[in-house]
Parts: sequence; C-alpha cells; structure tokens
Amino acid sequence: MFEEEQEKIRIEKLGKIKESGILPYPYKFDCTHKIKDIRKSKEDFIDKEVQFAGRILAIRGHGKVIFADIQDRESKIQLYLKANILGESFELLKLLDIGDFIGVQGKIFETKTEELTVSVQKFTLLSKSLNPLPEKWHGLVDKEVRFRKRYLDLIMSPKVKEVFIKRTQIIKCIREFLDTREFLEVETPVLQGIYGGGFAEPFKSYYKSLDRDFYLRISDELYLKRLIIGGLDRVYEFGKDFRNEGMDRLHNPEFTVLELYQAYADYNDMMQIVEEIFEELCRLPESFSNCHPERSEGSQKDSSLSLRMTEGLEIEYQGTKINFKRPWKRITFFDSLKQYTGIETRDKDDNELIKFAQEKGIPISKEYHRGKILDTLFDTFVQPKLIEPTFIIDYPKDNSPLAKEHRNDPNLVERFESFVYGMEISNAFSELNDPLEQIKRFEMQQKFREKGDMEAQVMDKDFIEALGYGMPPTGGLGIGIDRITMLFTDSHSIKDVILFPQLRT
RNA sequence: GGGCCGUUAACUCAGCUGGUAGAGUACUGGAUUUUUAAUCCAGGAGUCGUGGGUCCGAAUCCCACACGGCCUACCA
Repeated sequence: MFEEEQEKIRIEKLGKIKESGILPYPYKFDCTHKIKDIRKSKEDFIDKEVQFAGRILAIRGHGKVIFADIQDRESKIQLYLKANILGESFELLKLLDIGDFIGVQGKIFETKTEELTVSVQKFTLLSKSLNPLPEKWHGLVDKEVRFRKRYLDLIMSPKVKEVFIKRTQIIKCIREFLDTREFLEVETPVLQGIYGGGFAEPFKSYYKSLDRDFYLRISDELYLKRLIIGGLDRVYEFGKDFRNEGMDRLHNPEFTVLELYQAYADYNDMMQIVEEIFEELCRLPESFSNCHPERSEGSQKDSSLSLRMTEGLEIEYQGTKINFKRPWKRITFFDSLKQYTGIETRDKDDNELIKFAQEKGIPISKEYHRGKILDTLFDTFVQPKLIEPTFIIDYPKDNSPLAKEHRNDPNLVERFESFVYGMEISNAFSELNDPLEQIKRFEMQQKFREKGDMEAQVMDKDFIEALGYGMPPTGGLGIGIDRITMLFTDSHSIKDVILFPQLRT
C-alpha cells in the first residue's frame, strides 16, 4: 500500500509534519459555521470571522499568495492564504495536498472577481491524505470505480451527493407523513425460517446454533400483519428485502421497501395514501443545489444536470414530464390488457392465451398457470405504456394469495399496483383476513410449486394460526423506495440511488 | 443467458493498416501578492486487465478468461 510515487511523496510530507510537532490526525475541531450558511446569506458575513472545516479540493499558488478550494458536505468556498498574514505557518502550506482536511479561521470577503472568499488567519491540519484524488475537471467517470469507491464519487461529484441527500429526505418525508397519521414504525426479522409475502427466490443462510436453514426476507408482509393481529392497528417498516434474482437497471438483489398496514382500511385507502405521499414528495425543498456555487461555463458534464426542481406536482424524469396530480388514473387489470392487447383476455381460455402470446412472439412456457400467462402479457403489453402515474386495480386471484377476494367478483382480488414511467412503484391489497380462505390460497400456491414454479409462495402455518385469532379488515401497501428515489432524482439506474450497489466481487 | 462496446500513468483519454508508449490534469523543482480548468519554464511517473497463441517483433492481430458498461432476455 501507498507505494505509488505520489503516495510516497505524501508520506514524506507526513513525516515532516510529525517532525515539526504538528499532529497530522488531531482529535477535533470546533466549527462556528457550515459553508452553506455562509453562502446562503453572504452579505451578513462580509468582514465577519468564521471558523469551519472541510477537504481541500484545489490549490492555486501565486508565490506569496495561495488560493485553495475547500468543500464540506453541502458546499464549497475559496480560501485566500497570504504569506504576510500567516507568517511562518505559510511555509507549512507546502506540506498540504489536495484531499487533506483542514480547519480554518478567517474573515469573509469578496475578491475583485466577486468570488466569496475566506481570508485565512489560521489553519489547522485535520487529516493528511495519502492517496491523490481523481482529476478535477472530468471528475471520476469510470462507473465501476464510482460504485466500488463511492466515497470518491461523493467527493468529486456534487450531483451524486445531492442524489443521496435527496434519498434521505424522501425517507424522512414519508416517515413524517406516516408518523403524523399515527402509524407506528416497527422492525421485523430479516432472518426468517420461512420466507413469504412475495414471489421470489430467497437468499439462503444457515444458523449453526439451531442447525437450521434460514432465509433473508423477500418481504416484510407476514410479520407486519401479525402486528396488526396483535392490535398495533397501524404499522410500517422501512427495510431491506433480498431477492436472489438478476440485477439490472431496476433491480438490485437487496433493495429498500416501505411496507405499511392500516387496520379497518381497504385498498382504496391505500391508493389515497400513495397519492398523498407523492404529493408530499413533490413539495420537498431543494436544500442542496442552491447553496452550491455555480460551476463555470462549459464545466463538467453535470453542470446542467443539477436536480431539477419539481414544479407544482410535476417532475421531469428522463426527459418526460410526469404529473402527480390527484387522482391518478385507475384501470382494472383486465381493462388495461384489453386496451393494450386489443383482446378481451377474460373470455379466453389458457390455450387461447398461450397461442395469442406465441403469435406475438412472446415465449411462454406450457407449464405457466393462468395467472402467470396474464402476468406475462401485462408485463409485455401494458406496463411499458404506463408513463403517467397509474393504478392498475383488481388482479386475478392466482397471483395474489395474500389479497382479499374482490367484493364484486369472486375471480378477482382487491389489489393494485402503481406504475410510473413503466416502473412498478407500489403494490397493495385489501388484505386477506379469512384464515380458511388463506389456507386454500396457500394450497393453490403449493400446487403451482409442485408444478415447478419455484417462486410460488410457501405455506406458513404459523401465520395461518395468527390469522386464526382474527385480523381486522386491513389495507396493506408496499412502496419501492429505490425506484421513487430514481424518479425524484432523475436517475436512470437503481445503482445511481444505492450508495453501494451490488457488483461482482 | 445472448449481443455490442470497453479495460493504456493516480484521474480523463489518445495511440490499434504490428516496430516494445503519448497528451491534459495530478505530482516534483523553479517564477508569480486577487487566482479560479490560473499562467509560464523544467522534470519524474506505465510489467498498455490476466493467461495463452501467431510473428524476427504485439498496447496493436487471434483465442480464452476476469471485471465493467449499454442493450436484450429471465426474474414482478
């Protein structure tokens, strides 16, 4: 380690720093301000003394004067370091490098080019860096390195920082929304003996003490419902789910989901919650970009990419304007299929459907049960067309073993999924609370499983027992946090909104 | 799983009709008291992803592998 030319030079500098009795890695530094505070009301700060800290990102030497740029979490400011102000310590600047953390004390002023600047009276090394940072102009471009060394990405690109700050704001916003409505935030097991609540292959692990296989959860559903049974009435959990499947632009093997359950509510109430949450998210302030200094013209690929403000209830995603004004469009599952395939799938038997799919060049295995065939048709013909926020409602029973039968049609369940820009964003039911019916549904899944559908859900007897004690009518909802973060940060890939996305190791 | 593209200095890239490497940034030394992709002068820095093959000679051509990107398929 640290055997590159530049690293050796820095280690030599580190030695000199130590020799001169300076701690290269001191313990703390008191800041009176953050850089964004200074930028936000710069008139108030002119000639004022401030003390703050950050990482050096650029150094421009001019003999007896040195300019440097220093960056903290939200912002950046220029330092003016002058020999006859700093005296002897001016020489120590030679031992500093781009990448080092320093604390500074100085007065705010504007240069003749109107750049907000700190005239430094005193500086303190807070951490000596040994590795050189990526190039300042192009930044870090290589996507692999960006994901593997996200810290470098964050240092080099304000846009990336902005995305992840936004992500936190989104979660916080939803949490406040739910807390206000007296939902209780809870935590349920990630390690589960029986996985359930969704269709997916799990990650498998092994617990030595119990000599038993365990699974990483694919969903929080069955545990949260147990809490509804327990009388907690309104619960939610932000959590990671894990699915042992491929990864692409929209899928990461571990991903963040919000699930919430509300007693005495149904799926119509859940639709309203989705609409309201998105309305809140559209109102989130841009707290970051407007305190970051403008980049110069023609600079950096991302000068034009700074997160766009939402205007009213409209966002722009990948060049398309999307409006979240209530009410969102609602179409039943079968109507949407009819609209986009041109055929009434409800009237067709399985063989006719398979034939139709094959004529359209969609590979469908003969073993598919009806639900899966319909699902495939939906994914192919309908989902990509759902750009504007849309609720697809009233799904066939086969694929929804945890949803309650539709009040007007025994072949359907009260379920919806919401789609935006062709992406599935949420999934919700009027929850099935009839224990005997739940047994039947699990048995049906068991049959699918025996026929080779390894994603069919597994019978969970303990859950049935819990249901046997009585669960009130309940509405349940899951929202994909990664995907809504993509929407609100105009990110093309899920990897752009997960700090450390899964990569091959 | 399939297709296309990529992997060269710490970073961003050039070099690819085969003759064993080049620029900018960064770094080092020097000049410079309002610069901001600072500028000017000088300099150091690369087992050209890995392993094979063809050839007198491979960053360059061929094969395999690894990692990545985009698209596509699967998986909700």
